[in-house]
Amino acid sequence: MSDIRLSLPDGNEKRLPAGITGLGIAESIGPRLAKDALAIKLDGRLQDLNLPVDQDASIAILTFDSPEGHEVYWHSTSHLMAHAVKQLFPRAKLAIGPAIEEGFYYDFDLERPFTPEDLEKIEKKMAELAKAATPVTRKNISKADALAFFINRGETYKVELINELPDETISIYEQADFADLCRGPHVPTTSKIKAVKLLSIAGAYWRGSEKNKMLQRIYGISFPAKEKLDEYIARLEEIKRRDHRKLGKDLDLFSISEESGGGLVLWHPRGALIRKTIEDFWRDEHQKNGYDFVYSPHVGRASLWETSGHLSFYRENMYSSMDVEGQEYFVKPMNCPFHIMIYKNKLRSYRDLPLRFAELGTVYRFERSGVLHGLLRVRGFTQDDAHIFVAPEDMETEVVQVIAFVVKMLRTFGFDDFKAYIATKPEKSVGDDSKWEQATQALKVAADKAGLAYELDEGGGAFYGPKIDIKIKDALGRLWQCSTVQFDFNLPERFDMNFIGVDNQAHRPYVIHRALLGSLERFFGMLIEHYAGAFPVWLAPVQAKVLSITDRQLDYAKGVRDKLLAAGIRAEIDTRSEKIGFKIREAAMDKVPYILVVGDKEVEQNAVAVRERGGKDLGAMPLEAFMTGISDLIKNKRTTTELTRG
RNA sequence: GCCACCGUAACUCAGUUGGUAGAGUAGCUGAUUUGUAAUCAGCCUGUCGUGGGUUCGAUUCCCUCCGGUGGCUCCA
Repeated sequence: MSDIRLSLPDGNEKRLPAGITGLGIAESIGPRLAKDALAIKLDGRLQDLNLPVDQDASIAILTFDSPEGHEVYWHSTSHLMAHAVKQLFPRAKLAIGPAIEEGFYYDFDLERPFTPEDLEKIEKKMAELAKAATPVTRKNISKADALAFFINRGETYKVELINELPDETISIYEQADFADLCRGPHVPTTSKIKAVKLLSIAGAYWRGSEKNKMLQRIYGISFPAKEKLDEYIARLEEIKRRDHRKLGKDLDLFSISEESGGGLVLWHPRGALIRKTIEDFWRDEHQKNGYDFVYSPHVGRASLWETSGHLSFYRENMYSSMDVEGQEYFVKPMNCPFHIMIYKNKLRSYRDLPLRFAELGTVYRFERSGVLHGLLRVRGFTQDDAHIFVAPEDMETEVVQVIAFVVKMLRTFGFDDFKAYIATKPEKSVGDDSKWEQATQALKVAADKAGLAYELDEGGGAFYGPKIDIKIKDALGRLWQCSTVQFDFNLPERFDMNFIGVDNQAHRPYVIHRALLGSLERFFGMLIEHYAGAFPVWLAPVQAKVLSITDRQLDYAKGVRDKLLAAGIRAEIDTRSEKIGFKIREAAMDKVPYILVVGDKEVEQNAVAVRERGGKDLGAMPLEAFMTGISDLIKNKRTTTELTRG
């Protein structure tokens, strides 16, 4: 048999006999690689390790250390789980079981609900099946054979899927008596699956449509090494520890009361103080960036929402109407129509543009009870909204400015890692192609100029215009969507908006919707989780807490507190007759950035003993020095608690 | 809304052949005057989410509704 030439990722070339398997190739490179190998990539196409390679190709051996490796591994684990489920619950019907971003799931149709105990049993069975090192093999069969095969097994969901496949040859994967319809690739043997944890059971509609039957979905995760799984589980615990709902309660930031209504946030004094600090900063920055502030009502006449199109396109998210002297009114789900009303209140000239109307506008949207989630998904929220009315020729300059503004704002809150998504024209849309092209291009240019890497979401735009969404990466590497900048070709038409151009003719302005933080509720929730409740000094509701050691320092401690307050530093005092360790414990649990202990020594030296958040004892320093240091951090919105001394 | 699980004191949670409830924390009172993450003692705390059913008797078993959690769909 003749040799084939394989080029490796490192640029080297290897000659091997044609027909060698992917595993064989991996072995020829090294035993370690062969052990870690999950699949092989041939000219960019993934293939099973136990299949032959017949032609010259550029190859790469896929291991767990890549997103594609994760996918193969998790997908194979989902098969293993389905295998185990079929053994334990032969009546369960298979639906689908893909790999997802973190782990995998498989949907089953089974009369009796799965219980947490079932998960343990399934995990055990999976370990058994993995240990048995059953080979996983691919079989290509005709569509007719595949149909017969799955009909015979009573796998009606698979039959439905096969019927919709265009190909005449169908691939199925088998491991022992288990078989699944699958494109592959898969690991060559079940023994590759080492450490598995089944995480949760959830309902999921067949094919995601609520018209279909509700199936049972089991989520899980797996890793080639137990340590990796342990790390993952530790991460889940960390996520739980940072949960903004828990921290919101512990730190007394906000609550949501059953009595006043789900999805409606009650901001407690400390949370409200943080919000106010964010808002003050937000307003200052908007003023500097040429925005005008506006305020608009919470309700508006039906005719307004008819003109805007909300009643035809957004009604399912709006609360039912109220009757005002025979006129129908609606609570606002968005601010834009009001801002447009302000624009239209007088004739605008090209000299007025761009006009930037900004409002912390509270909107209400109907969300189904099942989707509400702490601060992240609510029914009433305040958008840091603005609408920019701009002449077409200035659009690009404007977008560049907006994106730069977004980035600056987010960086101040301590986020440096962003991911941008530009969504382009969907199938159903308004506005001609040239407009879309121009606006999409402007978004790309703006992202480039701001140094933002972006991905294109082809066809993902709203029907009224393209948009860019910016996601923030938090301390745990999770992505959160906050900022959005959207073009709107629809509203200017609907409201017949105009401005008078240099040519003394009426022209249509562009409307750009934009939110930097998204909603104050969601942003706050995200901030809580990002900082695990330990906010930067400028945001912390209490910035310094003065603790007296005995009653002898009472007056001095009060004096310190008053001086701090006078300097604009949010300070509190604890003069209870408790031991210092106790008071420190409480202040530390409140995540106060600085604890100032005052005893006889400090009184004598006009000093404070500073304990930084995290437990670092800085010892005694003159009160003035502390105040200078903390004021500097606050003024510059630093995210560190490290005082610059001197 | 749908599926699963859950709902006991302000908070975290115990409470099995069905006999009207308990711990820690917090709170309050008092003692203690304390040097870097829990001083001690005493006191208080409940329509056992709601409504109904079964039963002599229900926190416990059954049903309804409300709310929460994890998902599905959607999204700031």
